Amino acid sequence: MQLSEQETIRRENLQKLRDLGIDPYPAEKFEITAYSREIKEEFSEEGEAPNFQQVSLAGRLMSTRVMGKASFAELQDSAGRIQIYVARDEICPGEDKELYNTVFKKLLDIGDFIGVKGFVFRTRMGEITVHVKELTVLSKSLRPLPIVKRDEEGNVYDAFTDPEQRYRQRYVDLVVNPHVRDIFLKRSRLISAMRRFFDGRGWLEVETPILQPIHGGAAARPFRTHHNTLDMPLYLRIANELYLKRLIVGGFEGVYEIGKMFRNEGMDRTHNPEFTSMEIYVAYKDYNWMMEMVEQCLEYVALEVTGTTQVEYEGKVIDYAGPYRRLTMFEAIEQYTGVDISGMDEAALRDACRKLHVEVDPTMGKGKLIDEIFGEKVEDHLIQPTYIIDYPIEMTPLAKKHRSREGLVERFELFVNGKEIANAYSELNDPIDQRQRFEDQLRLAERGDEEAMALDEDFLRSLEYGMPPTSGLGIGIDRLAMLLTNQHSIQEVLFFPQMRPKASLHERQQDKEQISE
RNA sequence: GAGCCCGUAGCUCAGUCGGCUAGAGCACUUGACUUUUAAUCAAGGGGUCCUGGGUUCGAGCCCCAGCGGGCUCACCA
Repeated sequence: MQLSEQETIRRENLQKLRDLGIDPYPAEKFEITAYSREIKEEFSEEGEAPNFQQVSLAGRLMSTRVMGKASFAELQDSAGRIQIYVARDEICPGEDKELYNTVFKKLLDIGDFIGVKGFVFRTRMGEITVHVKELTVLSKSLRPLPIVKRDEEGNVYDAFTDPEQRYRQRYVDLVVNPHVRDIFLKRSRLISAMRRFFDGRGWLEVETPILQPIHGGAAARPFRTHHNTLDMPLYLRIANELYLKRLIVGGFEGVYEIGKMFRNEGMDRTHNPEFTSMEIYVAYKDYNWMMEMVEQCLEYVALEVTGTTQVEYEGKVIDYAGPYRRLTMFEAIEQYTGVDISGMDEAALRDACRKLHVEVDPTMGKGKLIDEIFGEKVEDHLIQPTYIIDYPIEMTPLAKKHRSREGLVERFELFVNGKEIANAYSELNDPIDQRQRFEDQLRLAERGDEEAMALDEDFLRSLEYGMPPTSGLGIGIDRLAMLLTNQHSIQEVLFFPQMRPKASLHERQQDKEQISE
C-alpha cells in the first residue's frame, strides 16, 4: 500500500516513541475523573479553593498551538472539547525535557489519544483550561483527520462534508462533526424513551425471528437466504406482526419489539434496505384506544428527545402534543378535492380519478384507486400530526372489518409532514375471515402481484385457538428520528447506511482473500 | 429504472478558449516563540486530476464507455 507523506511521518513518529521506551498502545487502564463538559459547566473560581484542583481526563488531541516552551491544545473526550495548557517545565520538572521537546512537540499528532492530569484554571483570554502536570500517550493515530476549524463568529472552515466519505467512514464523521454525534444521541434517546414509555405500562419487550420460512405481515419483496443444515430457503423478515400476534394468543397482554426489518426494494432519501421498526400489540384494546396511546407516547418521546413538543422540521413547527386531528379516508379526500367518493363503485372512482388528473392503470382495483387519489391529493397537506382512519378493506388483509361501516377496516395511519410514520389496526382475530383474506391475497399473487401476502397456515392455526380483541401498531423509527432531528435523509439517522462498494475497495479485499488462502 | 449535477493534495476548493513544471487555504516538515485560541512569523515538502479508451502537435479541461456519489422523478410502505 502506498502511504502518503503524512502517514509515513506518523509511522516514523510511532517508531520513535517506541525507541524512547514509550508504548504507543499501552495496555493498562487510564483513570478518568472528569469530562470536558462538566468542567466547562461547573468550574468556579469562587471561594478559597476553586474546584477541579485535581482532574484526570482522556481523549483525542484535536489541535495544538505551540509557542516555544508552552503550548495550548484541545482535547476531545466523549462529552466535547476542552483546552489544555502544556508547559515544558510543568510536565518536565527535572533536567530531562524530552517529554515536552520531543514527545509532545514532535511525536504527538492530531488524532492521538492522550491522558492528562492537572488542575483547571481560566486563562487571561477567559478560556477554561486544564493545566497539565502529567501527560500519557494512550493510542497513536496513523492517519491524518480532516481538520475542521471554527472562528470566533462560529464560521466553519474546511468542514468534512462529502456525504459519500461521511457515510463510508462514519467514524471520521463522528470524530470531526459534533452535530452528527448529536443526531445519533437523539436517536438513541428516542428509542430508550419509547421503551421506557411501554415498559412503564407493563408491556413486555420481546424478540421474534428475523429468519423466517414465510415472509408475512406486510407487502414487500424480501431478501432470500438459505440454511445449510436444514437445506431450506429462509427469508429476512419484512415484518414481525404475525409472530407478535402469536404471543398475544399465548397469553401476553402487551408485547412490543424494536428491531430491524429488511426489504429488497429501491433505496432513496427515505428508504434503506434495512430499517428499524417498532411494533406493539395490546390485548382487549381497539384502534381508538391506540390513537390516544400514540398521542401520549409521541408527546413523551418528543419531550425526552428535544425538550419540547414543538419541534422544528424543514422550517415548520410540528406540535406532537395530542390530541391529533382525525379524518376518515373519505373525509380527507372530500376535504382536499371537493369530491365525495364514499358511495362510488370502481367505475365511478375511475371517472373521479380522471377528473382529478390522477393517473391510474387498468389493473388497479377499488382500494388502490382510492389510495392513488389520497397519495396524490391529500398526503402532502398533512403537516401537523393527523390520523387518517377507516381504510378500504381490499388493501388491508390483517385488519378487522369496521364495526359499522361496510367495506372498510378499523385502521389508522398517522401522517406527519406529509409522510406516514405509523400504521395501526384493530387486529383481525376472526380466523375464518383471516383465511379468506389470505386467499384473496393468493389470487393477487397468481395475477402477478409480487408483493401479495403469503398464507401462513401456522398463524391461522394460532388464531383458531383464539386471540383476544387486540390493537396493534407499527412505527417507523428511522422516519421518526428524521422528524425529531430535522434531517432530510434516512442516511443521516443511520450510523452505517447501505452503500455500493467502491471498486477499488472491493478489489483490495479480493486481493487480501487471495493472500490469506 | 430515467433525467440533471459532481469526482483535482489528508480536508475544503480554484483551475480561463485545450497550451509553460497543475494552484490556494487548512493540515504536514524545519526553525523562532512560556496564557494562545481559525495563534503568529519564516522557509519547505506533498498529486493515479475517479478508471479505461479516443480526438489532438498537446487533455484536469473536448468525445465515448464504465465506476462511485448527490439531487429530482418514477417504483415501493
